[in-house]
Amino acid sequence: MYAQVVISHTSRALDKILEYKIPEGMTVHVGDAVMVPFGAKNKPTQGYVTAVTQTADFDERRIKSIKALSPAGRVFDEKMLKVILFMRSRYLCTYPEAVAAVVPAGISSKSKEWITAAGSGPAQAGRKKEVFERVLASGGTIEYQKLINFFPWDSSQVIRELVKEGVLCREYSERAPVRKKTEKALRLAVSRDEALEAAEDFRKKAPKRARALEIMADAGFLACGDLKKFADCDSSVIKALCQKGFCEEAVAEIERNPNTNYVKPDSGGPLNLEQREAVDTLCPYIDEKKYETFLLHGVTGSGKTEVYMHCIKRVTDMGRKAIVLVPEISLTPQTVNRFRARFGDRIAVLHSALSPGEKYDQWRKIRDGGADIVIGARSAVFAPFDDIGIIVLDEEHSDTYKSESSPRYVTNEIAAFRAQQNGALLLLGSATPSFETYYKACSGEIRLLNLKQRFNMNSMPDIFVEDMREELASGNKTMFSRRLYEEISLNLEKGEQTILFLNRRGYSTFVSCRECGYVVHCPNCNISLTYHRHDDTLQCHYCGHSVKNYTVCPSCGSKYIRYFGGGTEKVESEVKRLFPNASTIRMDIDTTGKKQSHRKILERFEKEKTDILIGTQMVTKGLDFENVTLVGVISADTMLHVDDFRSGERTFDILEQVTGRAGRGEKRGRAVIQTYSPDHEAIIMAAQHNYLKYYQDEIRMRKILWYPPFCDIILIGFSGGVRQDTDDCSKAFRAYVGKGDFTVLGPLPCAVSKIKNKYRFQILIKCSPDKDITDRLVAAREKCRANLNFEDVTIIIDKNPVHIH
DNA sequence: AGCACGCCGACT
DNA sequence: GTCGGCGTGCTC
Repeated sequence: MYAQVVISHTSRALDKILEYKIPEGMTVHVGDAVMVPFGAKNKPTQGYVTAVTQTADFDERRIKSIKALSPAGRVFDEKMLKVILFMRSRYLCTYPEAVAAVVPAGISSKSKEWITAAGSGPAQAGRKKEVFERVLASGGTIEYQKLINFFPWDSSQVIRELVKEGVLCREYSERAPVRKKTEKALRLAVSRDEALEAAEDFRKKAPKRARALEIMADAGFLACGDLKKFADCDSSVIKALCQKGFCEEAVAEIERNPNTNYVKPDSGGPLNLEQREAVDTLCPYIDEKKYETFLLHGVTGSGKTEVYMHCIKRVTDMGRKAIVLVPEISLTPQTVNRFRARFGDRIAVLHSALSPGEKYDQWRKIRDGGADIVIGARSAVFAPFDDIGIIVLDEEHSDTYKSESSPRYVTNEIAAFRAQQNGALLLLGSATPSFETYYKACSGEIRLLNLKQRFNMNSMPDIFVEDMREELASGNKTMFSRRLYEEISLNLEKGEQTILFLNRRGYSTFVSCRECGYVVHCPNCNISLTYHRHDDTLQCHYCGHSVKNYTVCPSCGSKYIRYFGGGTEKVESEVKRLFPNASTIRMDIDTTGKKQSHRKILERFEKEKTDILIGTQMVTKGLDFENVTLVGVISADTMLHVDDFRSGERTFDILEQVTGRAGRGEKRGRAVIQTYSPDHEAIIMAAQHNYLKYYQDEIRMRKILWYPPFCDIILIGFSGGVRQDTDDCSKAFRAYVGKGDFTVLGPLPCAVSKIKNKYRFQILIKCSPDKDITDRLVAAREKCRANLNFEDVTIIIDKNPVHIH
């Protein structure tokens, strides 16, 4: 018997399925993780079985055998294998890349190679002797890579010969991948009553022991760490309890559960009429296990989540599984706790802030039947369930659902694929659906459900659009319009809270010299640096490059270095200047860098009733604070004038989201939108909360200009260290693609033409959705790769890119 | 990617 | 002759 195996390998060149012999007595299934020898040195490598066959195509004499089953066990089933193959063909990635997307990170064991001295060593001086001496010098055993790196010349050949001569030995040691985690625990060794009695005896002389024993009597089994916390004691108390025979030490296998805090169960309130209707429409599809896609279009606060939860309940009652996908940013404890309150511990949570160990634990919990519901960001769409009843894609339009590294999958498509496989309901929810999705709903390809009322019956906030050109004309040089200034003052008086939104972090957008006009650029990227005041540095937001701020112009030596434009830091300092008594808190990547700090900021904002929260994109999603009655958008234009056909749609979406933060409680909310383009459709329509009208206008334009959903867009990106080669490669690719039923734009330099010292060019292809030009693209890519001049150039093919610049 | 093989120039 | 540098092609 033979197995077809995909190797866990990071090379684009190895896009192959390899065949291995299955040794006598070993049984393997599709999806099993196996250890196989690979390459000339038979390096132990993790692979994944994609098929088991009677015969092999590969040369019988050269075929190798599987070494062992990997402890990871079975990591995917036949259905998931189809997902893997679908991804490879649709997103043009390699087999290993496609497999890596569905298996948890850190599951593959990495092996290290070690070199050990065995014989007496070479007699005469020379390179062989040098290498041998080096091995002896490190105690007779050294890591292969360290040995190689020690010499400035290539020592691999010499090492090989020494191994052949038997002077050196090479072997691999497998470093275990992330494993189960255990911790010390205590088990009560006597009966509950005995323990309580003993606790009474301790009470006077040793109150800590008494308290600890009491807790143990109740718990029976508890992790030492927890006991220390609850009883406020240290390990001496634990030791004493064990010595006196009340407790004994034990080992607990702990799930690295990132959410261990207690939440009060909540069975949910009654549904309103609209929600009821939505649930009633959806249930028959769930009951009949029929694949169908619905778009749940509901304004912010209309209670979409409640509809999700009712459907999920229905699914889990049938014994089937549910996947809930949310944008990373809204995967806050608030959201997760709402689900935990309803569904208890049968929930697994997957998101990027988890450590590999935590991810692995959650993944295992899902695979081994410990969870019915998965809630997570993009990659949770690969949750290893085998009987899915529903997949919910909340905030369906969010661009975080597009993977930005290979495989560049669109979560929506994977969700549809899996829903179809499982006979599951695919439920897309959004207040501002992407126009592509809404178009499908209008054309009947998917079904549409509306939630028009805000759940607590309060209305969307009043919106004021302020023309910043007028402000400037009437002498207002601050970044706040008179209206916004007054509204903030009013809120401060009333003790109500305000959120200020700006889509840019840092202090300034660029730094320039008034004398000579010099603008400070990043040395690695073709982009100007942003001034960050808190540490007085200039930073590049693309590569992270950071320099100490200049006091004189590096070009002409003038002192007149000035900052232009504003980011969140600037807004904060302006607020402090204009409203010296207001308390402020800032939320952007710079202040939320550490794990949990995102949550802490929001907790502080709520508990301490901070007057003003200043933030980027991350304040737009899911925040639900009763006392926030005012939202100010400092500049709505930053997203509007990006050269991307979706910029209007995105502006509308963000304005709708952020203004929706105001007036979630009893009090009516207000929102002030500041702009230099008050006549732009997206802004006018957002001010009226008129999604439908804006959609209709925009979709007409899309049709005329031939943009999605009327065509498919494929972006081909080129990046390389040599500008000329990269440019040539893009032109060659263009020539190879040739002519056909499609439009080719470019190649052109990208908007940011250099990032991290790589020059960037791109080609944009528009083609009919019913025409598939994948083969042409793959052929063109292969031809470019075959050309040695383009060795250094990376080519990325991205179908349905979210950003086209 | 990482490694082996093999071809070719420089030096013993 | 022989050492070592680099181009080429394969991994089952």
